[in-house]
Amino acid sequence: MDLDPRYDPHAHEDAVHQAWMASGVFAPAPESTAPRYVVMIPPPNVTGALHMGHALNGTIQDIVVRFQRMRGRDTLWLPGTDHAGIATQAVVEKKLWAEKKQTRQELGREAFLAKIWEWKEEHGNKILEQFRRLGASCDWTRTRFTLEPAMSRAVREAFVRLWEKGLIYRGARIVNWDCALGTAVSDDEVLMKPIKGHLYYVRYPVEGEPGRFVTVATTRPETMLGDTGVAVHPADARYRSLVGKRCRLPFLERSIPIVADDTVDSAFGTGAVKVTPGHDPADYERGARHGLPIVTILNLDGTMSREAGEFAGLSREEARRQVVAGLEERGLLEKTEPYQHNVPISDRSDTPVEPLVSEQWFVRMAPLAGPAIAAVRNGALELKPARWTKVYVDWLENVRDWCISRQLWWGHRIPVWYDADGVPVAARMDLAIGSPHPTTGRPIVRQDEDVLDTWASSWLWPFATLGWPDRTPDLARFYPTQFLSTAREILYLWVARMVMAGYELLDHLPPEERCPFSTCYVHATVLDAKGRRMSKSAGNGIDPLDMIARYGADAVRYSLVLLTREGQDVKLSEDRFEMGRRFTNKVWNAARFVLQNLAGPRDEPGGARPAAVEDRWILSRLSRVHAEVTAALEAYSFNDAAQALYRFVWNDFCDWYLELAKSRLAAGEGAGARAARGTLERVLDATLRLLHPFTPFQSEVLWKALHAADGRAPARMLAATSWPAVPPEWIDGEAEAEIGLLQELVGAVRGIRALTALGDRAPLAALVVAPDGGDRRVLEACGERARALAFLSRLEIRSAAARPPSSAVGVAAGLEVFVPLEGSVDLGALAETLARRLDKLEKALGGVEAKLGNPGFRRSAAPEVVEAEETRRAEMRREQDLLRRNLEGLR
RNA sequence: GGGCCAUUAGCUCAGCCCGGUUAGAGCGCUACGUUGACAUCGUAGAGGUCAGUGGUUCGAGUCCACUAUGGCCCACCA
Repeated sequence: MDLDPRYDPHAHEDAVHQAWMASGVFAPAPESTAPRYVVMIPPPNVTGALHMGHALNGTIQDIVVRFQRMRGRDTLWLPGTDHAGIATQAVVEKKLWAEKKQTRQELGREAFLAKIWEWKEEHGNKILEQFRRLGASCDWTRTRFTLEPAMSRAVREAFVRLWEKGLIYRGARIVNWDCALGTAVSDDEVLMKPIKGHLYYVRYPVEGEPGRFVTVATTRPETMLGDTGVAVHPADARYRSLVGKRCRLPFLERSIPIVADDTVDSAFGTGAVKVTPGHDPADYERGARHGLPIVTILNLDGTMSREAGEFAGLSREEARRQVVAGLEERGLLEKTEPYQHNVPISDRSDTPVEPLVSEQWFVRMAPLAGPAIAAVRNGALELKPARWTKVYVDWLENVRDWCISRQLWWGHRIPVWYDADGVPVAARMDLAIGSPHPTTGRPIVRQDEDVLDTWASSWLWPFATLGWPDRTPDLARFYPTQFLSTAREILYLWVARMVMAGYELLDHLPPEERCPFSTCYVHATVLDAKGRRMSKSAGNGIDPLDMIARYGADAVRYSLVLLTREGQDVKLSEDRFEMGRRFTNKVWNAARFVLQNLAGPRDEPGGARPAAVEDRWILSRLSRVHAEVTAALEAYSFNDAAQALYRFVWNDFCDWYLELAKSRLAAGEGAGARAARGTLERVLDATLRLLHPFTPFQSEVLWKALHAADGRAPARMLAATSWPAVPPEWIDGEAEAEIGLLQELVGAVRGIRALTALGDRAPLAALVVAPDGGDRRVLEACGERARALAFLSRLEIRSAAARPPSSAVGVAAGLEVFVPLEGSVDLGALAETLARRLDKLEKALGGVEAKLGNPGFRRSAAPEVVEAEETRRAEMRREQDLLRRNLEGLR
């Protein structure tokens, strides 16, 4: 198989993907009894398109899954999508309006839902397709959707169980009302955004005391129409005489009490606060404490209600203007000052939410939180990075009840039916209209119109996808899972709730097997080059599919992993992907070189370890990198693993080993060439396997090419191949020391040559002299490698007798390296450089001397550390001496 | 108001858990070389008071405290 000199990912990715699909390697083996490794994909919204966060998360999961699969685990990565109630309904509603100028109400519930399903069938697979292009090795035959019938059964079962335990209740509570979408949203779907507004000081006349006022400060004067009280702090001397009295609400002329409440901050505004229980969460609680009535002054579409009297029907903004004008007219507006405050904004519609009281369904969360907290305390669940544990526990310890009803159509309809008296009952199976109510016996008249929050299905994801509530073989085999990788913003919305659901609902399992995953990895947030969050609305996103088109999926994956530290945000710009592209190209060419040189007799890969030092060296390095990558992947330190591989492939294998092998390969048929070929094959084989979790497409192509060239290995997919076994015994300190010496010598000689600016014009020679005076030892140590050395640097190694009269001196590994100064050398520049080096060296030497002269150091430091420092000092002194002599010679 | 994270080369970031080589990498820049695996690659170089202050220690980029700056998360200041 001929390989192009430049890696072209697009020439291969599709074919590799097809081959994977055809082979079924991603599905767990039917009869496997190996320990399992299961990952549930965080289901992306069906309406979504792959963004960088997905790409990063997908890459991380795929690395883990491929690694575990290669290690022989019974591996399942289950994919799927989330029906995303609000988002999806909004998309189809918008489309309906754009195309037919119809609203969903005009179309009717049934027909509208049919439209959404139609849309889902047509567009809902897009994002999973994009995950495939990234190389995600999911078992696509098990793809799930949160609104499919099997999930509905699970959702119902969960609902009814919680209902039966009394954990679900309906109540009039203050909720976040999204006026744009016409539904309640949960606290976790609301963001606080600072908005520049005003603080209005409004006078309320005190009843029975003409001319006396109590002044309250508010940012939302229109809500005064819903006021049912005024509160002051009980210890506030200014108002003590007013507590218990009443004042008169302007416009509506309602009589409202003045109460004392210690949540009031005397230092803010006037120290008196209007209480609007119907439209402010804090006031709702204050109102409840003092028995104040709730007045709702808004309709569900955000306009003022009948309760607003003369302002009824106005928009909120217009009502504010008119209320302020009215107050001014009556002389009740004391003053207005500019004020910046936080306004709750719906994350779903990006419009301000209106806190208002409405009837919703809630789940009591406190009883569910306990086991979820215990899970991280007893080690059943580990969050990575660990600092998220505190965030997670804090949320659970202060968890508030979850508003689970949504006034939408697209979602799991709430399985509650009512009789004519409005007595609700939850049921696993639909109750027909007219059938008897299970508890009251009266006929059922209707089902609840609302649907459940999307998260009320996704919190069941880790087990509902496996068939729960049925005790299916899949559930027994794959639950609980091992790894969950997720974005931090859904730690509460999703992760914590899944843990709660696992402990609450999987009661057929012993408690220690209920936690839905044992490791939760919170991945980095992807930011743009300026450190801002990537978002569609800001237009600063980088489309991963564009990057895949330009650089290839493997390059995108590798770049992401190289850039991402655990839990540390990553700033991304397009040019960052160049790194991955260059690396994949380097791997490609290294493999290409190996394949071009594999023809001819070679040592068996399974045979004895080669004798030549460079072979032993690269196998030693391979053994180290194998251990490093394996340990890093086990610890989910993806970046460490990727870095280690990068350095090994580039700096060890390509820069040194391939160069050292060239001279032996050029020699043709001898033992050296045979050993070199055997080692090349061995190292490439293992390297491709180590790379596979990171760069699955390319490694698969090269693996196939290697085995075609090799002719004796079975044609197996790399994705189905085992993690390489590289024994730790291959680590060879002697070989590493010797090649290390060679590297230093070559580096030093080249360095001197570069700084003398001799270039290639003058024939060069280097002389190496050992500290004991003889050059023989070094030449012997380099042995055959002298040729390689010459090849690498076009240098000759001469014996001591041939020492040139005028030469520049350097030191490498304690050895003197002389480069004869023949030809035209800029001696001034050379002297300058040497002086600078000497200066730097002497500074460092001073540090070492000080350290060794320090009695505390000798007392406390480990003996080997002291010894190493002493060696270092000796080397530095020697170098100092040489540099001085050099300088003298030049002057 | 509470909490978390970051601050190291022109840029993007490692190193800190477990204190002890002359603080590293990639990109960019300079010089030289190679261009028969690599529209490249290699080698060398320039470039850093490790945000600041104080402390612990024989010794601090690394541990502790505080400060500054930037970012994020929670929270009922109207």
